Amino acid sequence: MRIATWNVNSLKARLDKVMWWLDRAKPDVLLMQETKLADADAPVEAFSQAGYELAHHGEGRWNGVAIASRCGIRGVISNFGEPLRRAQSSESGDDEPQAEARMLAADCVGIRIVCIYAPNGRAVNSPYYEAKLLWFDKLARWINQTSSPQTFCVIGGDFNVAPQDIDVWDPVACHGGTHVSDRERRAFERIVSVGFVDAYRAQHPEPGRYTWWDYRAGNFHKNIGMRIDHLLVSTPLRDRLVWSEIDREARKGKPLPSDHAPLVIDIDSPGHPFDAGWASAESRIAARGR
DNA sequence: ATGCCATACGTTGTATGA
Repeated sequence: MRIATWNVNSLKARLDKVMWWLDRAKPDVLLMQETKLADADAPVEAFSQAGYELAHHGEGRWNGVAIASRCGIRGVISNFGEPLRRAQSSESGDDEPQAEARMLAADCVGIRIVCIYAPNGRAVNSPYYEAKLLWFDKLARWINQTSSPQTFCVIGGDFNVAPQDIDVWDPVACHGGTHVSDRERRAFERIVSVGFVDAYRAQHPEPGRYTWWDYRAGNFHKNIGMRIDHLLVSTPLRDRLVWSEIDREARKGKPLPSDHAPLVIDIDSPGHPFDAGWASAESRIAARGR
């Protein structure tokens, strides 16, 4: 079984690219973030043509999460099971993330899939940063309440946290910014410590592997990036994890790419014949980056 | 080489991203 996550940076703008990638990677389940669509505008038909059911949770202009599955979608829950409500006040920003479409869960062939798009945080110690940490508290509580360590569960998406220094291009340059602060890293580890494994890191100990690169200044081709998108697998799935990769090809070329690349894991068996090609391409990139 | 920002909303600019 192949599960992938991808911050698509607008599913409307990226639809052709996403369709291309579904054919390329053939994931059984794809978690998407930043669809930037209202539910009424979700491209259900395009996914159906490609053989996928689509569950979408969005507000419109910002955020938005979705799960596409070609092996069924049941038990869909959005926004931690609460109604999506607008914030009472946007003065502080503190309560904004609770009103934003950042969480969607569904059952796909016996695996609980949780798709998340964590708040950005903007600047350390800003109200948005505090709100980001509160959002992680909410996620941790929800995970604790709704799953046990023995369930088959994958929590994936854009966490907007680089868990360790090896997950950023330059820890010194990043120091003091969001995504790398101690409190954000503790929030990430708290989720993991419930009984999950960072699937990519479990397969790849090496530094220099990222899922996001700024559009500006040629950062992608200089490999100036961060590993902030993750797939966390529950303990019962850990030993069934056979392969994981970040598909840099999807960050290139035309039509215009997202600033994030898809992250892929295979459970039980490797997915597709061209996996060997991915592996060799990644080896060349890693060699050049060091 | 994969190349110097892109998205939505809206209108000649603003908010957001990480």
